[in-house]
Amino acid sequence: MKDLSRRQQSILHFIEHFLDANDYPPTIRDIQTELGISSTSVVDYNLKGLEARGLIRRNSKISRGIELASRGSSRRNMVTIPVIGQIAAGQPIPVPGDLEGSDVTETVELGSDLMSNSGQGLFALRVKGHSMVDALINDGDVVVLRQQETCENGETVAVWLKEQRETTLKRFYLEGDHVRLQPANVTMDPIYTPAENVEIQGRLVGVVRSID
Amino acid sequence: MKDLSRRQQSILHFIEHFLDANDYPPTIRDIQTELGISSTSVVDYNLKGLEARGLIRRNSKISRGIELASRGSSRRNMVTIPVIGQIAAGQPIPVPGDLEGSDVTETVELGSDLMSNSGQGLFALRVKGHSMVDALINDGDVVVLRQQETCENGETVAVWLKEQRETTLKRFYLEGDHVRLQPANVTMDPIYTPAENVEIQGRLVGVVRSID
DNA sequence: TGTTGACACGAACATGTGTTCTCTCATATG
DNA sequence: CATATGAGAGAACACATGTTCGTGTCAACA
Repeated sequence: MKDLSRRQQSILHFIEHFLDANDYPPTIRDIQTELGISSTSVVDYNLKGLEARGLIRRNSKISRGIELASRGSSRRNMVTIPVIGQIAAGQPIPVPGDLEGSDVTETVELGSDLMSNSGQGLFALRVKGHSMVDALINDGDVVVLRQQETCENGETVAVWLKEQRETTLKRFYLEGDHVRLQPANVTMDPIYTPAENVEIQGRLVGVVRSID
Repeated sequence: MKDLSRRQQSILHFIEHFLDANDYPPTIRDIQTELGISSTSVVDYNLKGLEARGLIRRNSKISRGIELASRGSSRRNMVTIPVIGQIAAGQPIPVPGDLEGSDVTETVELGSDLMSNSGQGLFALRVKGHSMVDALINDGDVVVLRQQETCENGETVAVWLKEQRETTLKRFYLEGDHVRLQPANVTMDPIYTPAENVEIQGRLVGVVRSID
């Protein structure tokens, strides 16, 4: 397949810039005037070429019906995760069900390349206090969790220790009728506790720390 | 200010859904037929209401010139940061200048609410090894840095210790002609070293940990 | 009862915008 | 040389789409 002509390249560039600036695609005439092309038909002609090699998609008859193949996907690839509360050592974890109509003011947005799935069932909590340094999590960090009540061995989960009335974030290993909770920090020792004592609140899928 | 009418709410919802599905905004008539509204002027009327309270932006005369305030910003507000290499204890830090034409295959995308500025001058490195657990950073984490050769006291910076031939990530305090490098982990002790021995590579602005 | 204002209708109207048709013009290609 | 082909110009056409205007409904209110 032949290379793109200079004109096709500049058209492609212009579309990208336009989309960055405007949130809606350009018209053929936008492209025409910006690039100093004499006729709309020329734009149409080159657009067809770009479409033929899959760089753009066009919805005929529809105004501004140009979609960038590269962009159309990458845009949607951002997941917005609500920060529904705090997580602290001596405090039960808020669960997503609680946020009935509560206005979640804060959200965290991540490219979906960081989150394995579409962001369904994910929620986030802001860490309060230094109780989770053993999981390499600092005061002020945001932890992203997937809501679930069970987990596989080796997964890091947020658990509520009933007896201690305490929340913690550790690797989970079921060993007989006891659970071993292993800190992420390799220099620290695990906790052993009866299985009935732990209540899994969610699985840790991410940590975001923003400084300043 | 009054609440949104049911019609305005449904219009807003429809615009959101349309944008999710299509990558270009809907026309007034798209909204009209989808919601079974009798006239375009009714849509226009309600759109004006939505615009008045800042929920959308409209570019008059321009077809499909509707932009969602919530969306329009959040889309652009994503910064894409290139992951240009690794950072490890015994290894100098790659600097952005090195990436001449090198194909950066990996990027990290964050909502700009996490990054104070536009993402200019930011780059990211994947952490190799456990040498930075004292900064609460784990093997495999991605650290986001701003390129700079100087810093204020108290900022966390990536420094190259010439004598030790070692990279580390610590809070920086200039004290006379010596530098105190303070681990983020409050339980650990600082390092003191002559000022000439430290070479600031960048300031830490974020950490992202993605688990599976 | 009359007035007012929010909301809605329907029908033009005026542009915006994609599409298409006919011509050039240069460059191969035989 | 004759012909094909790729790239572009210019204009017209047809439909897509934003805008506006006159009117109607209905509840709230003095």
